[in-house]
Amino acid sequence: MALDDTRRGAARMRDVARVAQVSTMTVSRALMDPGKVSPEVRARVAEAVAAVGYVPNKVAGSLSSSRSKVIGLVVPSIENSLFASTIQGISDVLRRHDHQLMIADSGYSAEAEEAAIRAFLEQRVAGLILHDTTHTPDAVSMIRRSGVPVVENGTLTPEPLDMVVSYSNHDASRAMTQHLARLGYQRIAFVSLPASANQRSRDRQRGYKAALEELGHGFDPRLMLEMPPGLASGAEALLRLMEGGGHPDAIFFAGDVLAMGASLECARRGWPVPGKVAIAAFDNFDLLGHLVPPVTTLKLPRLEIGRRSAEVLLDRIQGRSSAAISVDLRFEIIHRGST
Amino acid sequence: MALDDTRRGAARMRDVARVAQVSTMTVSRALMDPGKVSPEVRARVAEAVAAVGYVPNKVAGSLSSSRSKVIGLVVPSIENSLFASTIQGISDVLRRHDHQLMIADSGYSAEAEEAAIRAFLEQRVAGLILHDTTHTPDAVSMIRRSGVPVVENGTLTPEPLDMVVSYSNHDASRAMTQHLARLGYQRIAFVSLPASANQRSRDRQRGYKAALEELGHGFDPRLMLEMPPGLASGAEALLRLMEGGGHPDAIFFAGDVLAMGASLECARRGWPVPGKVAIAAFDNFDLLGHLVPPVTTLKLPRLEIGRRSAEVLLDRIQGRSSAAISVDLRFEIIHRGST
DNA sequence: CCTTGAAATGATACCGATACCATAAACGCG
DNA sequence: CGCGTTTATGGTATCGGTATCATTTCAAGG
Repeated sequence: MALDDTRRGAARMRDVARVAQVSTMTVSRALMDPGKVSPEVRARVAEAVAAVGYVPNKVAGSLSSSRSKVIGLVVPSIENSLFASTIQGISDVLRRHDHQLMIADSGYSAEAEEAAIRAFLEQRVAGLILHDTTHTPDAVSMIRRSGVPVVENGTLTPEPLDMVVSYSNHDASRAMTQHLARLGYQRIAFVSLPASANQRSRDRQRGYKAALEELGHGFDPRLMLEMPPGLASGAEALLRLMEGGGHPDAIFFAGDVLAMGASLECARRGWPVPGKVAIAAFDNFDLLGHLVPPVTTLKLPRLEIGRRSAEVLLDRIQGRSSAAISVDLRFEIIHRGST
Repeated sequence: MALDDTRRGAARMRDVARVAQVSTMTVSRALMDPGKVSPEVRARVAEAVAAVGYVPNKVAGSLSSSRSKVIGLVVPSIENSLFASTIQGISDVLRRHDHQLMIADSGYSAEAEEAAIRAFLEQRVAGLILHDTTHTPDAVSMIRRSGVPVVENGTLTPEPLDMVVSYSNHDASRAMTQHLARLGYQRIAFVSLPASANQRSRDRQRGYKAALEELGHGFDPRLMLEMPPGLASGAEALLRLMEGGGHPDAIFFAGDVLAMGASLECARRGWPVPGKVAIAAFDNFDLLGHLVPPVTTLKLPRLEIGRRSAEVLLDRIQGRSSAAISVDLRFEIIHRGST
């Protein structure tokens, strides 16, 4: 196909160059680094761009420069609103820095995560953000070989791939357990998501046990439960604990919307909270503050995790840092009527 | 840089070709269309791929083939869990078809949407999914010129850019209003998000008014309110309506978590629902079914919108369809104790 | 006035794949 | 057995930009 004004399809830089009567290099400079081009030419190029409706082809640009402005993110679930704040934080920072975000969800499976990582590396992303901290060996070696910078988010893992931005699930869980003890509760039950395939849940369980030990409370297995996520699940956990032999006076629900389900179940049954049993939650959903009574919970830096992850990643990509840093963000306890 | 085994960085197809002792074309075929390559060669290539740790470069592939497997999605807000189900639906279908998802959020601004669309077109996405249905003129002309297929999601708009997959906000709103009337409520109030910049809210308001008219109920401006999103906002709307002169016996909250906020406020004040006032909601958050009393609401096909959007887009991209179709998905009313 | 160097611009190779066409070998069949 | 056809493979141009180096121009300095 020869140089031809009537060519169908998107205008190329060549077309802009012809209209502006300069070379493509000059067009490229005018767009990428306007300071390197004289004001008159810059204006001619701008005019030509508008005239032909030029939309730069970043695919060609990335190939040529072997640079990319795309970041890949893998979360366990897109639908789970817990991750939404983090994604929003990432998105905000990336937009400000003119980068794009690709998202995949792993459905909590390391194999699906590996597939997503592979797809991202095939797209030659400039960086990766992974919520999970456990990966398949193949995923790890692919990432290592690619040399792409990575941020992990899920928990402060002792053996990170590269960079970590998170809070300590262990410390948060321990802090809440201690808080409940300080309030005078003696038999503190603990409900989490299944720990088998999930480092976050394991860390939270460890934090709970660490607190009990420091407090001199013995560990009673009747007071510890693992439940699948969901509101109904929280209600069921409540009933099982109250009807089991453990006689808890407080229950710490360390995951998902379990605490909400339990609180609503108490409301349905007319059980006074904390009169019959105190309830504490892990994640700071707005709703928890509006329930009757409002629920004591942890305030976790979800949005901040997203922001900082994007920031440290961009710092690395843009050569402003090279360290395999680990950022430990803070959590707070929000004390409310339920405890 | 000459052909050199010790070259740093990712292996290229050329390296695989050398190790497998075939041409790059054969490697390309072995990976893209294995049937076209003899079994022995296919095996040699597979071995070579593993040996050099080859990760195909889709950037180069896209440039060369002028095809891309990336879909761009623009939502008003990533954090808002309403959109999360739709995103999940899109993601599920794309993953099954080996496509990638790029996400941007517009923060409810048409200008930011335009910027996101431009960025996606620069990345030469294969298709676009836009939640909003109102766009800047520049955005529209860019999309038109690019020839990229588009799906709009927000509402069944009468003048779509291309394809639409949604439900009728107007009909859903009318149906719920009629439902409340059928239950015997006489003074049905309506609360929505601000309609000024939002076609969805406008459609819902129109549906409410249409129902009133069909029912022969007069329209009382004291019974209609616009509120910003949020739980607190729902509570405030409730109080304003109950203390205003309109004396509603039912309130239909047509947006976000307003109904939840109102329901929780009733619980806090000990107001019986529906004894003092009935409450109906628009979106089917699970929580609504767990409140006391559980809240009547619409069941909207959020996940299905995502799935179908991705499907019709892929159909078009892969040449299985060419029509500018409009898919009208169904909603249902979930009748519960609050009305 | 000539030298030196910075600033502005262009020519050309190249990024890493795929498209297209050519070629060689294997195959089918009257 | 000969010839057309299919199957397997390779050579080379090309996708649309950017990197690199060369060239030109012009101002400043000795």
